[in-house]
Amino acid sequence: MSLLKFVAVSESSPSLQPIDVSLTPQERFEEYLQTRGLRQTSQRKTLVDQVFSHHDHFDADELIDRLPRRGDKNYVSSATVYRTLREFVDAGLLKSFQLEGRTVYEHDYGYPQHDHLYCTRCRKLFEFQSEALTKLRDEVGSEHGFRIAGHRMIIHGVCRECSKSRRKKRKQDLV
Amino acid sequence: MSLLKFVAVSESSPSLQPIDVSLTPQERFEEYLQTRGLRQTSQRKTLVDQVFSHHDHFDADELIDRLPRRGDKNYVSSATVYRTLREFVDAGLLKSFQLEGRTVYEHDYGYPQHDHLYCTRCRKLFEFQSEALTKLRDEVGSEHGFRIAGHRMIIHGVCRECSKSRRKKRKQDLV
DNA sequence: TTGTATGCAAATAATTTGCACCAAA
DNA sequence: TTTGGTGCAAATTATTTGCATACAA
Repeated sequence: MSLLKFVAVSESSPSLQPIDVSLTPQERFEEYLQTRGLRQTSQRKTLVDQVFSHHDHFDADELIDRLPRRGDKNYVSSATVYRTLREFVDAGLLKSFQLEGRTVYEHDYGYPQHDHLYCTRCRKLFEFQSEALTKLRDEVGSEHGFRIAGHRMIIHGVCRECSKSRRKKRKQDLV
Repeated sequence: MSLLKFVAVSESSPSLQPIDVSLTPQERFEEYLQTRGLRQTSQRKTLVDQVFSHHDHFDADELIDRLPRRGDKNYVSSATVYRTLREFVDAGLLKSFQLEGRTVYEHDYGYPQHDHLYCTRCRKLFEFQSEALTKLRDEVGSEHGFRIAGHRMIIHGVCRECSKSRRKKRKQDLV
């Protein structure tokens, strides 16, 4: 079994380096299903393929928008989308978290641990890695006698691009 | 105007030290209402009093449970509870964040900036302060050209108490 | 065959909103 | 008086669930 790199293509800002993994997400999910006596269905295939076709953050609604419509080939009902997203999380393929009320999903399998910067203007999520943060988290945890399972850190603010366009807009407003 | 300490009583674990503030939350809210031409009503009074009667984390439902029932004196409809909680956040009295789907509120006015440890077993939130975390956040932000507005960090794990009782339970299970 | 998976529609759950009536200022 | 506030019930939104049917193993 060859070690292959699962390439997560990111159309927007360059994200973090993918991790070498021995299975594609598709293969990993098949493995997950088999070990639990669950079935491989066309719907699950459609969803794995769509979700791992590119690297970004999304919610259930956005995913449904990208899938074939009712009546079209490979249509998947939204009930199944919700059910399958939960399976992806259970299988360790995806992580989910809450942001402004909505449930956001992102790749976990084949992707390094990281945290987020959230631009409240354009609502984009940016990723960053910080060993210092993890270390700090571990220290805080042991100070409080916590057995740590993980953490979630989101920095809120306005991104570089939005700061620029805001400045531009202001100048224009004066004209 | 005397400088007074708004004492946030915590029944459970000792929390952080309250900050000296010149107005009580009640007074602060009155000020907020007046500067916007909004009115002081019995419902708003009931809610400020209840919310700041002790220091803890709560959601809308828990707050409603602690208030008088329909038909009783000082009853407040849940629509008004939701509307007022949003005002408290706008007024800077409360902060809110999402945790496992629910919207959690906590004191902000008269209370220092802090982050949370969340025990996934007993579902309690513990608070901690870390200057290093804020510093790290600022560094990450400026590296990415972010104008930072704030952050939210939650460490997930199992607290000391729950780790103990888990051990106990296991021993008992063997009897 | 046999039990899991799916689609559909109904059920939930947490909020929000429209509107007639109430009440601060 | 005048305009914002409240309660109630209906509307929303996101998600889950019951159930009859379809299909993978």
